Amino acid sequence: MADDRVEALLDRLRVQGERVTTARRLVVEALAAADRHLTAEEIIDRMPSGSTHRATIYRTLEALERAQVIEHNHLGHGAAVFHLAPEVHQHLVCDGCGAVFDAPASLFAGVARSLRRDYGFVMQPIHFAINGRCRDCAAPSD
Amino acid sequence: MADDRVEALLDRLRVQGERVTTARRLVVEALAAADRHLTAEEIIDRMPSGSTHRATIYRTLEALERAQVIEHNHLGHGAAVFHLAPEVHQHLVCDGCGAVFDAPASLFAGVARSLRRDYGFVMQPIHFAINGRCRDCAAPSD
DNA sequence: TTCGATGCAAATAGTTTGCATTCTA
DNA sequence: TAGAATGCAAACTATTTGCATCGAA
Repeated sequence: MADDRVEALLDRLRVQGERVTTARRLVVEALAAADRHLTAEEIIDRMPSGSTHRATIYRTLEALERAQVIEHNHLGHGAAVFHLAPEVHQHLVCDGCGAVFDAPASLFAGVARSLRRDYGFVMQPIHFAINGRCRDCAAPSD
Repeated sequence: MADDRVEALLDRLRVQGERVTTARRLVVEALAAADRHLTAEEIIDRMPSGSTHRATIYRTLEALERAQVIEHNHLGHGAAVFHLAPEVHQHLVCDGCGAVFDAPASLFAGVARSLRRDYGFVMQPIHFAINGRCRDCAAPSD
């Protein structure tokens, strides 16, 4: 069950000497239960009402990221989105309809190699989205 | 001279029926004079003191982008950066020292092809930065 | 029991908006 | 001179910080 996954992730905190608190558990559970990436605001909305302060959510997200339990990305101009680690993938955001697609990070292997060879630049698992137009929005409107 | 470039860019406003105002001219001149991309704040700093209000700068940047005179990108968590169009290039940001490098957009031709073929996703000239570590920061510290 | 985590309040950065006024075309 | 652009004030979104209190280990 999903509980196992949550426990495994919380263990990452423990082995690093980080404390496992109610807030941290709730945030990880919210992300585990979500079928998509969530903004800090959306995570707050998923807490038992009034249980966790906004500032705490942000500090919790910071701690979870430090412990590599979660990751965050930027899909657009607004808030960052968070998801459980370690799904390394690239986000594709459609400028037309706003849909978000995931693509395997391996797609960038060639680029990563070129960047390293030509610029000495070591590319990280991708933090910002690639934007463009999805199949439907790219199709000529009829 | 650079003046020609500024005039050519302002013409793009004219042909689109957009007005050429003092604020718009000043912003384009500031970007033309800059040797790097500038944030809105940095552009404000380059205006003759007190000549242009912050809100006007933002609205001006919006208008200039609409007219394809400028473009903006996101290099990190902070403010967006603006530069004159149409230099289509990819930004590489070093997580170590924060340095920003430009790489030709052609680097992404292969990825763009794959995305289109496999996902029907038409990639746009890149709006968000790729992060990683530059040659110096990637080298093992001695 | 102790130090890290939390709650609260307040500040901050970056940007946007409503409305009266000014200026370009 | 009409409608778009500007200035100003104020709001807004996303996030961070200082400090007193609470709670996990």
